[in-house]
Amino acid sequence: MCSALRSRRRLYLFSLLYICLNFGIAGEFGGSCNLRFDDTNPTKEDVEYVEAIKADVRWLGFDWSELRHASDYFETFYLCAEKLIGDGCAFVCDLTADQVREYRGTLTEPGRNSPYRERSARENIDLFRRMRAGEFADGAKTVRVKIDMASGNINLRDPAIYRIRHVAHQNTGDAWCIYPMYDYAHCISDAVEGITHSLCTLEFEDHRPLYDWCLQQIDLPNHPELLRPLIDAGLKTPVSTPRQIEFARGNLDYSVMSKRKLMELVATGLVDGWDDPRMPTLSGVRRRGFPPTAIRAFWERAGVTKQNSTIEFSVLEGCVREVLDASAPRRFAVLDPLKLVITNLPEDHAETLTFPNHPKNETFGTRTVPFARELWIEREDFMEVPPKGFHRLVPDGEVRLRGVGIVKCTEVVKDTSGNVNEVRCTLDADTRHGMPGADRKVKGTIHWVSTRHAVAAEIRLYDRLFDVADPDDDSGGKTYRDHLNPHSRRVVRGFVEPALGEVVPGMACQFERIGYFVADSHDHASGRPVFNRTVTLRDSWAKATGK
RNA sequence: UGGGACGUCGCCAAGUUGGUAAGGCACGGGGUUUUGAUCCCCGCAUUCGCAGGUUCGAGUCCUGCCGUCCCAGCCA
Repeated sequence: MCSALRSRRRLYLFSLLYICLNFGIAGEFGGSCNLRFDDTNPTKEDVEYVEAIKADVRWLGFDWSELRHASDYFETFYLCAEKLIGDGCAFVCDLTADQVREYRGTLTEPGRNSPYRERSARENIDLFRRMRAGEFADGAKTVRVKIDMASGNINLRDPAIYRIRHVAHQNTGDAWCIYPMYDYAHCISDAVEGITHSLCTLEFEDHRPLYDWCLQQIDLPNHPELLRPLIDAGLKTPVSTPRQIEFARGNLDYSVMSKRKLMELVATGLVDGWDDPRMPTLSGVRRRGFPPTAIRAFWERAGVTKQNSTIEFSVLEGCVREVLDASAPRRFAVLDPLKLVITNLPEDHAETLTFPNHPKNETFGTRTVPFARELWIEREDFMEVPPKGFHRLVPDGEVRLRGVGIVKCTEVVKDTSGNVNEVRCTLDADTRHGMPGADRKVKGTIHWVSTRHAVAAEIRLYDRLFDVADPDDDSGGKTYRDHLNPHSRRVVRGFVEPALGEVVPGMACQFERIGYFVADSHDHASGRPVFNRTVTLRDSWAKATGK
C-alpha cells in the first residue's frame, strides 16, 4: 500500500493534516508514502518551495519513500495521450478558451460538442505531434478527451488534457511546449508510482470520475510499452490501479486560511512576514514554538472525515501544552517586574540554590539559580487590595518564594503618584527550603529572579491573531481585518534567570507559572535574549477572576 | 428534478450485517501539589437535521422535506 503526498506550494498548518494523514496511514498499514511535486504547469513558479517543503516534512518527523515530480513522467503522459487519440477517445480541438467556455454549457444546461470532435484519429495524431513540435501558438489548440458534453458533472464535458505553453519548465527546460493538465497527469502519476490510495480534499470528488475514466481508457497494466521512457530513465514503476479518496480539510477557529488573506497580512505589514509566530504557516508555528509532535497529535485528535469542520484553537493549545509539559525544562522569568527586598538579609547576601529542571522527570537534572536580598517578582503577584481568593502577596501577608521559604510583607514603598515601587519583606528562616518548618502551609507560592543576577530579555507575548472565532464572517460589513486581535503581539522587557542567557535559538522551556516559551530563531542571541511565548499555562485563577 | 458530498453533546468524533449513543477537547465539581501548572477522581446527548414509514426493536432500512459545502480554469 502506498499513498502520495503531492505538494507544490508553501505549507500551512491546514496542509499538515494532509501530510500527517498520508504518512500516518501509510505508516499504520506498513506502507510507504511518496513525495511528489505536481509541476504540470510551468507558468506557476513552484520551484521556490521545493527545498522548504522537503525540510518541513522532515521537521514533522516524516520521511518519504520516493521523491518524484510529475514532470518525470512527461514522456509517458504523451504516449498515453497518443494512445487515447488512437483509440478515438481524445481529439485535438481548435476552439479558443472563450469558445470552449461557451460550448461547455452551464451548471443547469448541457454543453455542445466541439465542431472538431469528429476529426479522424490520423488527423488528430498528426496535429498532436505538430503541437509537440511547436508548430502552434499558445492557446491555439488543446487535446480534449471525449466523454460527455451533457454530463451533469462538468468535469466530464470533454475536459482538456493538454495545452500549449511555450514556456520553459523548471525541470524539463524547453524540451516541451505542450503540458498535461493536472487531472490527466495526476491519475497516471499515481498509477505509475504504484499508489494504491490517493488521498485528496473534498473539492476533488467531482474529479474522481475523470480520474477513473482516464485510468480505464489508458489501461496501463496491460500496456507496459507506455512505461518504457520511465524504465529507461531508471525509475521504479510498480503500476497499480489507484483509488482516489477524498476527505474534508480541517479548519481552525480564530484563524483565516485563505491564501489571499494571508498574503495581504504579510504584504500590508499586519504581521511580520510569513514566519510571524502568529501565522498559520508551518514556518510561523515553528517559530512560535509549536513542537512537531504536538502538531501531529493535534491532527490525530481532530480526526479525519468528510464533514467540513472547524476545530477549536484550544485543541491545538492543549496538544502543545501536553507535549511541552513533558519535554520543556522549567525556568524562572519575570515579565512585569516589581522589586521585592528581603530586609532581614544582609546587603551582600548571596547564595546559590539548586532547582530540578522538571518537577516529575529527574532525568532533566538540576540547575543553580542565584538568590540575593533584592529580587524581581511579578507585579501581579502583589496586590494592596486583593480580591477574595487571592493567594499571593498582600500587605502584612505571607507567601512562599519558590524554593526559598516563606516571606512576609512588612512595608510597601510607593512613588509620589501612589504607584507601588517596591515591597519589603522579612524571610522566615525556619521555613527555608530543607528546614523542618519548610512544609508550613501558605496559600501561595510565587517565583522570582535576583535583580543583581537576572538577565534582561525581550519577551514577545503572542496570542490569537483574531479576536473572533470566525474572522471570515463578513456580516455587518466587516472584513477579517476588522477582527484582528490588537493584542495578538505584546512585547515586554523582563528579566530571566542567568541560565536562560545562554540557550540556543529554538530552545523551548517553561517559565514557571507563566507559560511555555521558545528562544526566537531569528533574533535571539546570547547577551540579547529574545523569547516568544508559545502558549500560556492553563490559568484557572485568571479564568475565575474574569481575566 | 443540473451534478456531487455532508448533517450524532459547545467543538471534534466513534458508532459491525437494525438490538437499545465510545472517546477526546471544552465546561462544572472535588482531591494531591513549594508552578492557582501537571496529575487524579466525579459529572456532562432518554438522544442522533426534521417529519412520516417498515420492524418486537432504527443513529443505523425506506420515503419526503430542511440545512450546509463543492463544481461552469487551456489552475492545482
